[in-house]
Amino acid sequence: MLRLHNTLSNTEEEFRPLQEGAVRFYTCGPTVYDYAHIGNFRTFVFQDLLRKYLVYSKYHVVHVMNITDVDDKTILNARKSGMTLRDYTARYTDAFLEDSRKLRIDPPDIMPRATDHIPEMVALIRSLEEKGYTYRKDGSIYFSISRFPGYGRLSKADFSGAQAGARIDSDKYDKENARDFVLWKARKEGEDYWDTEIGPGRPGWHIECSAMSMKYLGESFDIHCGGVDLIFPHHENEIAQSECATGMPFVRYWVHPEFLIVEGEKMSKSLGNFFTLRDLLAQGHSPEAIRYLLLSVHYRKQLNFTTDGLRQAQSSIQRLEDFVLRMKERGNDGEPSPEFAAEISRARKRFKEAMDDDINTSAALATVFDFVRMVNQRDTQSPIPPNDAAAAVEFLQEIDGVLSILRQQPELLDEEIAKQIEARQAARKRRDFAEADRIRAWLLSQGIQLEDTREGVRWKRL
RNA sequence: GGCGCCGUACCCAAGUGGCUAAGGGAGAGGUCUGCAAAACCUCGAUGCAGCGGUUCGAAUCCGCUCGGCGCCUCCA
Repeated sequence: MLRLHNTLSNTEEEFRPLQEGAVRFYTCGPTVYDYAHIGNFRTFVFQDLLRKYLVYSKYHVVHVMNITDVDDKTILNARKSGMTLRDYTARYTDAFLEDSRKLRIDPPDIMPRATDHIPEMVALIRSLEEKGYTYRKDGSIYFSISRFPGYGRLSKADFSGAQAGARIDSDKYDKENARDFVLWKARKEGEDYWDTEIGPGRPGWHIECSAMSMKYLGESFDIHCGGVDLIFPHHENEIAQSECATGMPFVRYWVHPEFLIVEGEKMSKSLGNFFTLRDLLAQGHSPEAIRYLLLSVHYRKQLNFTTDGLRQAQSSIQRLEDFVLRMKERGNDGEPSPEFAAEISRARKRFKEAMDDDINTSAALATVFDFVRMVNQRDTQSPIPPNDAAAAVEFLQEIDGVLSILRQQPELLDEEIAKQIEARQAARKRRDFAEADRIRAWLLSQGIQLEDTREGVRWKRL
């Protein structure tokens, strides 16, 4: 059974969904004001992994991820680029989906955009107004945290004394309490706005997640995921809004992946260590290596993202790919021997145990490498027969359905490449090694590495 | 100032009270090979930042010290 660390209780809990066999899963998606950076993708890769593991564990999963397409930054950037908000955010939404695809992140089942759900947000705000949780000031509507006793439960902060001791915060929104947050922002000159029954303006950031998650997943749902930085204030505020509006517990399990740092320092544009996925791919790193590095460290631990780490990740993946390649050569017929099938069951069990333990990816990867070494050892003693080899490949692919780190190598070579390999073999046969070496070097320059083995020549793409 | 995380071999990284401290990368040795590379196998910390303490027993619990990082404001 899966155990997950729940931020609400600050402990690991057994995961039991509200409805047996089904998981209602919400993840905070990107604000589409620019290309997503590698830190964003740590969180998104983790969420994808969690989702895939839930599916692997036979749950029916409904995954909702929002797109925040209206906020200060999107409005500002759209205006700077002379585009409409809609066109501008559509461009970066597409870019985000394309980047996600490269990292083998599955698209969510439902991907609602904030601007498509203004009526739902307005309804939620009205309901909060009717229940007396809000106040208005200059056309904006604020949520008063002092009226929600549970405020601070998620972030473990005590706000009960905040009012008395709070400095009068004379910021632009004129809140009663410094921690109060805006549900609806009054229309400002030159900014996008919506004419609604609660007045002209635009939604605050927090309300969109409450409105959209509850619309698609119900007033109570199972898992809500987002980076640690969202615990406060974003998720704290979501709980306040949602629970005050519905009187129901909002989310059962809050799961928060830690931050990523780059080369030992916080990623920031001023330090010059700020990378988008596109930057890294342009530098020649493979998406698989990036994904591997992102998920090789437990999600609740800070991850130090380095070029050396990427290099190591690439080598680690290579080991697994070489294994699959070698086993595939053995052919594919028949059922595995009972003994080998038992080895696979054992490996699968160990993999699940690691993943069940709060998604312990480091330990899970270790079980995969253990399996590979075990098979290789046997293979060294006496060659693995085709039936067992095929089962081994199938098992690795099963695991990769969760991890998604193995490249799908094209099975076929270009004709030209195939010809050259043959030509080299011929040259070797007539002991024209100069020619053979020339061809080998040429192939390498084409990204094809040859391995001369007892069984013959093998190629692989680098 | 308040809250929190981390420090395990050359590098990355599991393990959080009890068998020989996972796994990967790099390195060394071996197998194979025309050579080379690749691949595969083998090896690798008597010790877990330091110092004290609790315990029959600690990397794992407690205290102190040193070092690194994060959050408390927009942020994945």
